[in-house]
Amino acid sequence: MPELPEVEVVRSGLARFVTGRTVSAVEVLHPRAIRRHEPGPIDFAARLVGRQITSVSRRGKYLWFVLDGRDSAVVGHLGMSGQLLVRPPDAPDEKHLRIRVRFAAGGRELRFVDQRTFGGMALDELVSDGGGGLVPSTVVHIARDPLDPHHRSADFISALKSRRTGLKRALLDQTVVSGIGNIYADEALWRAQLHYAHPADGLSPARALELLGEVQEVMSQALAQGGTSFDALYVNVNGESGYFDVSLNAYGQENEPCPRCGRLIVREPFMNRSSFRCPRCQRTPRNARW
DNA sequence: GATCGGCCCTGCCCGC
DNA sequence: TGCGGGCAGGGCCGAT
Repeated sequence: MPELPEVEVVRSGLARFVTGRTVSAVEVLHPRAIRRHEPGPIDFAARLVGRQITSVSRRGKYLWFVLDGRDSAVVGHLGMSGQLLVRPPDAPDEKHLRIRVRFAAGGRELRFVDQRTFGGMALDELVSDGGGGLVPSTVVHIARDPLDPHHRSADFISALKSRRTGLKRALLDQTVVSGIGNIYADEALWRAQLHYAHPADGLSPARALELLGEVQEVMSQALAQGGTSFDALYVNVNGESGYFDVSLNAYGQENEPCPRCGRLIVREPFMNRSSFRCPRCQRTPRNARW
């Protein structure tokens, strides 16, 4: 389940491999992988061949390959199970290989592998991000992520203040802050000792800042360790898993003692998925917003 | 406009 | 052994 630290690990690995390379062939093996590219797979391939990749950028869980001319980019999202792999051309195809990209100089190829097909790629135009940079038009509504050097804590605090919902819903809302998924939301809330249903607009600026600090810390730690890995679905461009799961405190720890107080971590249904919390450290607020 | 719930999709796991 | 149902979850879209 790739989240921001995992996507950043993938982005940096890809940047080293694809920057300066020219696309020579594109093969779309599953149409759903490019469903957001409305003109379809033939158009997708035709418009990529011959283009040079000049850089690889990221915002939240979206990453994109900037093409020569700096007017367009290939936007990718890993979804729940996507992998962007750099493979020798003679390596056997992965079972869930969806897109293959070959380069003019030959050598290793780029493969988009995705078991559950929640991820995908699309060609998109680059537009101003309002701060002197360029982002794909489909990403412009996404807030800056907590690891972005231009991320402003004041924006995060005011975004929380404007939401009439619970804290976790707000954290998962990519227009409030991007890059946070279920895992890091639970971990950051555990660290900040906040219940997921605490009203987002009821958090003081100081507590909001504290929560943001916990988000940044847990993500930085995961990034330093190569990202979180729960199964073989998340891997870097070389197919290697991260190791951060050994240090998770709440997520996936149902019936395990809370590392802080010893009470057993509980799992509760939340937004058609699960939330993990310590019932003592993260007490249910009276004015909870579920 | 803001918020919320349903859906997409596949593989694994568990119970019957 | 085999089948069916539940679960995992990011983002989009329609309903409220």
